[in-house]
Amino acid sequence: MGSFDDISSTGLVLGLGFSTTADQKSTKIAPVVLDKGPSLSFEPSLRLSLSGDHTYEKQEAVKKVNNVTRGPNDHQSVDLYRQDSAASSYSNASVKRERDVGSEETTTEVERLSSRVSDEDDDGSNARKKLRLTKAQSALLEESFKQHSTLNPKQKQELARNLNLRPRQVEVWFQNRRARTKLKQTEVDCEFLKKCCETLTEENRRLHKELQELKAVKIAQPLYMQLPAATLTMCPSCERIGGVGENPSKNPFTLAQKPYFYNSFTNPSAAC
DNA sequence: AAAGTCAACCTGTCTG
DNA sequence: CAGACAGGTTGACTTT
Repeated sequence: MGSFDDISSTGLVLGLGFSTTADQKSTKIAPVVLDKGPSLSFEPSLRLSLSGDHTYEKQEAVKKVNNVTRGPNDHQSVDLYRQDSAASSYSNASVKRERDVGSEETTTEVERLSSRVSDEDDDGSNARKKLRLTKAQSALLEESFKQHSTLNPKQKQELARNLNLRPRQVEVWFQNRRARTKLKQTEVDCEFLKKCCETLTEENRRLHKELQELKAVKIAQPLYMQLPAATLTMCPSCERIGGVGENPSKNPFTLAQKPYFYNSFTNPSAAC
């Protein structure tokens, strides 16, 4: 990470903005992200992390490859239903019953749930089995997600048909995928803010030290004390010393302007 | 066995 | 009001 002066020269502004990730260009998701300005150069973690999806996807792809390439006897239970996406119709009813039984379920709720799963429970088994999408299915879904992170009904139907899944499954996959994208972006933003905080803390420490040194110089400088008070001004905010209407370069007591980034919240003085 | 992953689900909110 | 979505949760399954 570069020095703070590197940062300050970029005019860094911390704030809420919009993500620049390609995945989110066409989405309604507007996660909290940092608007870093045009020339931010100190935040390697952000750059590395913004494309985290790819890392994630790679891991997933590897996992799925491992699953696929595993011997047929190794994980029979997995392969049995994971390829049955057309009939990936393991029952959800049992799960819902688990949750609903014992609670103050109403008849209408039960009816609603029953009707919702009635077309899925076609094998008569109530055992909840977890569907794992095949590598090809995941790849196609990801490809589709890159194009548009939300689906209209027509797209959903078509994708479901292509994938041999139910439209509801496609819908759920997209919902979960959006949620994961947002979560990752939040983590990236959190990392970025942490680094900003560390940098600012360090700069604050440095400025305090500099201030102490300046105060020591002030005390040890008799000429300074002899100057008329009206000719010197000190910004109450940043405590920089400046003359009135004079060339700063000729004033031995004027500190050179530093390219600190301007923050109207922490730097209320217009002179700064 | 604990931790992680993720499909499926529920609920509340928003929008046309 | 129906449908879409976000956010949160559950539980089957996998990985460590």
